[in-house]
Amino acid sequence: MTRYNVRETEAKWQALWEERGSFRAADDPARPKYYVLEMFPYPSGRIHMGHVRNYTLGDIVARYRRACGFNVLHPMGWDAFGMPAENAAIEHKVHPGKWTAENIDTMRAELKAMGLSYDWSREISTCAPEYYRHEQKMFLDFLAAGLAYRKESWVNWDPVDETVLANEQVIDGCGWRSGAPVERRRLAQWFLRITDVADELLESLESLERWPDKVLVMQENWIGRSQGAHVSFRLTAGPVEGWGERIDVFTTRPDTLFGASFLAISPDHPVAGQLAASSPELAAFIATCRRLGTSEEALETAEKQGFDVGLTVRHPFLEGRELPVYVANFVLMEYGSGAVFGCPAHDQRDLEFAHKYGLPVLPVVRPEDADPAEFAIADEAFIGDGVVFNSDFLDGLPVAEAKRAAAKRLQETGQGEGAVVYRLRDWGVSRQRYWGCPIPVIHCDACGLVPVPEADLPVTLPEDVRFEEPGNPLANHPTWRKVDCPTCGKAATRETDTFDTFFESSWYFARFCSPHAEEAFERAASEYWMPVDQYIGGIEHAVLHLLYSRFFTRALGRCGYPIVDEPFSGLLTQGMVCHETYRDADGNWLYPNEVKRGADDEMVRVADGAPVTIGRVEKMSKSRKNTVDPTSIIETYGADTARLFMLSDSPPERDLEWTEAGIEGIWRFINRLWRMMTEPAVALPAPGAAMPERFSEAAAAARRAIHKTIRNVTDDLEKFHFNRAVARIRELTNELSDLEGDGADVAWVMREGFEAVTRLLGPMTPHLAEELWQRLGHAELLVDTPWPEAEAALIVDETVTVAVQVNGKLRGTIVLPRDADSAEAEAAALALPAVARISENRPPRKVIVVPNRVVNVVI
RNA sequence: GCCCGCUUGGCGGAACCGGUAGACGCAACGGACUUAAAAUCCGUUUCCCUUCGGGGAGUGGGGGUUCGAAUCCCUCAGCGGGCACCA
Repeated sequence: MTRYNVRETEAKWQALWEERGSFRAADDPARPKYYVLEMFPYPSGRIHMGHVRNYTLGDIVARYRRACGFNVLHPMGWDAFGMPAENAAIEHKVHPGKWTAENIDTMRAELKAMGLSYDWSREISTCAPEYYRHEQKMFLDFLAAGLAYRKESWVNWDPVDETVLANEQVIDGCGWRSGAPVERRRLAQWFLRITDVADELLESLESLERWPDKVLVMQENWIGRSQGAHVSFRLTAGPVEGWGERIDVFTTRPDTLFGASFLAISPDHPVAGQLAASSPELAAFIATCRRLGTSEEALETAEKQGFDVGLTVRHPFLEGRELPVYVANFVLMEYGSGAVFGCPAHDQRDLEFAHKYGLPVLPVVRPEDADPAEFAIADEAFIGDGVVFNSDFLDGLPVAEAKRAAAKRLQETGQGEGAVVYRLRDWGVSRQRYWGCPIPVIHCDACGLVPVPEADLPVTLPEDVRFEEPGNPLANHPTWRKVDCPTCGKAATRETDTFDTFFESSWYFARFCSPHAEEAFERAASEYWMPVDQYIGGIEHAVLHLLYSRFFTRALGRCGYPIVDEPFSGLLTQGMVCHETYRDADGNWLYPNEVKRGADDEMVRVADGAPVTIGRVEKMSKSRKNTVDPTSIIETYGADTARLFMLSDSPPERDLEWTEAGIEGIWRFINRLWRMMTEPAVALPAPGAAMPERFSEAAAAARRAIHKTIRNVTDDLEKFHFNRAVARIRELTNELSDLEGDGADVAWVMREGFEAVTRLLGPMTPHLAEELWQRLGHAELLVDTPWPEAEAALIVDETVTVAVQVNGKLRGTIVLPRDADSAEAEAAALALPAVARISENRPPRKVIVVPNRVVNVVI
């Protein structure tokens, strides 16, 4: 018996595909295109199982579409800028560029060993000047279009990485990469005006029909649109120095304006700062608020506190009503206008604040059926829908109408207007790091901010940098900053901030369409290939990367770049790869290959047989040591085994548990296929041999199974039900191995079945399938063979098994001709002994017949 | 607190639009082959009862709609995710 030689076989076909350029994509407007893309990896060192899953999913889609006749673009590249390269530089004294390049070489080889159908001629790396020069140009265009700007602002400062983080990169008050608690600092930063397109980003979510609902909801929440009104309150004592005489607030409840009893401004509000200059008590209060931080538990436990600044403002509608102004620790400067009016009767937080500071509670909305004379607010604010009262011109209106009426009156009297406010904030793109794309701007004492002239692009990173000192190596560099001002020629300095690495990943997908073009995007290529038809990656990018990319395409479009608005028309978010965790008696984590099953089925340590406790199944991570190295799996079992396991065990969007037993199972299946097809029980006819005139009953049944499987697997692949597709192929395999007989008909059907299985497995286990295809006698490569088609006549059975129920309970089955009429079905059902026994021969009250499915006899 | 999602055998998971629950696999058990083991092959495997013909229960709990519910509705519980001093 010839054993399946995985290593040789996989290497052989990989070399041949490469030699023949099987996966090279050529722009060909005459053919329908399909662009499938997996989120490109950060070159951290070696590939991990998450990559294997991600790229297997992408590859099955790419190979399937290619077989279906699409002109498929399936590229790969490297998200090569980032912190780990700098950390490596600090720890191992290796230049980030060298470290990155070596990692890319390692990982490219690992990916190639997986047999992924990439067009490697389009490979890009974002740390190459040929790549990032385009984004420097984009930035200059954004600057000219007013989409990029610089301002001083409070930033999230990561004290470990010594850099600024975007809000999206702060998770539970800690840096997303370092995990260190984030501090607040005030710095001049570059921003992209993503809020400019907030409404468009929100509204267009509707058009993304092939995105998971979950992701759409997350983006919707993140953008966080609130409809309300701006209300302008005039200070009674006249203007505050350096500010003006009005304080603007945003509210979603203009209908409750008559219930207002105070104004609260943020500690960071300019008016608060101004007043603090002459009030040490206020300054102290503001300092206390700042110290509180933004971590979750700080917010939970923090008491709502206010400081009466001694000012009052006029109510916009009530002559003579004056409201006190507080600085309050719960008002955020970053949202709305940094100030709110308090309506204690209809907002729980305002109510608590009012109780604490003895402010009036004035109910102005009551439930429709409540008696106005008796309706009162005690400890709970009334936030429900109802009727407005005690409110002059709003009296009697329902809440929704009162909101509109109040906004209208505000506008008429010049005291405000209806407004929409977003939670989304502009994207801070400055990072104080070396290993990123330099921001192409020069600071000149005389001219201010001067964009680097296009002719001088790219601004490249200096090679000779030191990482010994903390902070930004670019700022610490002795000469790199020094440059003459392009405008006035005097000595000036370069901007030393680099871009957030999400900048690079916000347009790479479009660069793949024309990766070597002189301009960023070649118009014809972009118009042909974009958008990405199927994008595949982790759910962790549901907001960050996917939202930035959607913004970027729009911003680029405004600047005249040839690019579509929505970059990804289909999105698949795959689940994580998990594994059991193991610990020794001292609680130390152990790698899976450090443990084994011992005598009594207990897990023990390989080294010394010491007992091991099995922990929860968790996401593979280095910290828990529950990782399995893909390369060692591929060396042992081959890429096809790893790929098929990735597909077979769980639906792609769910988490997958990696198990040795599961891998073994797939390995057995692959060897079984090999034996079955290379040593068939009957001698197979030549490829393309004429179909026999007659088939035995068993052979005919097998043919139906073959064609049904083709149809079902095709259907499953279309819907990404890969685990089901694998199950169906296995089912057919079982059926073929049960097919007996040595007639010419059986032999012919056997070949038909083997070929079907081989072709259906092509996208999943490409090397095995290619080898089997050749051994089945085909000269043409399987990758060049079209997807099989099911014969329509064979996927419809002549007879069907119909369930027979009595009062909804299954009592037996009957076999009927397909589409038999109801009377025939009913008669056959009633003739069943079991039906007669249970009904005790009483006539049924009713008989429900669902054709080809069920007959329900109601007694 | 608000918003989403999930809950099916020992395990991963199937089950189309409300129509035979448990496909396919893993694990386990029994058997064949073998001096033995591995590999392979054949069987059994939701639970309970059984006179071996069958019978009963069953998709997180409770209730409802329906001839019929894993699937639809209400409600409770558990798990997971997102957002959150958001005005």
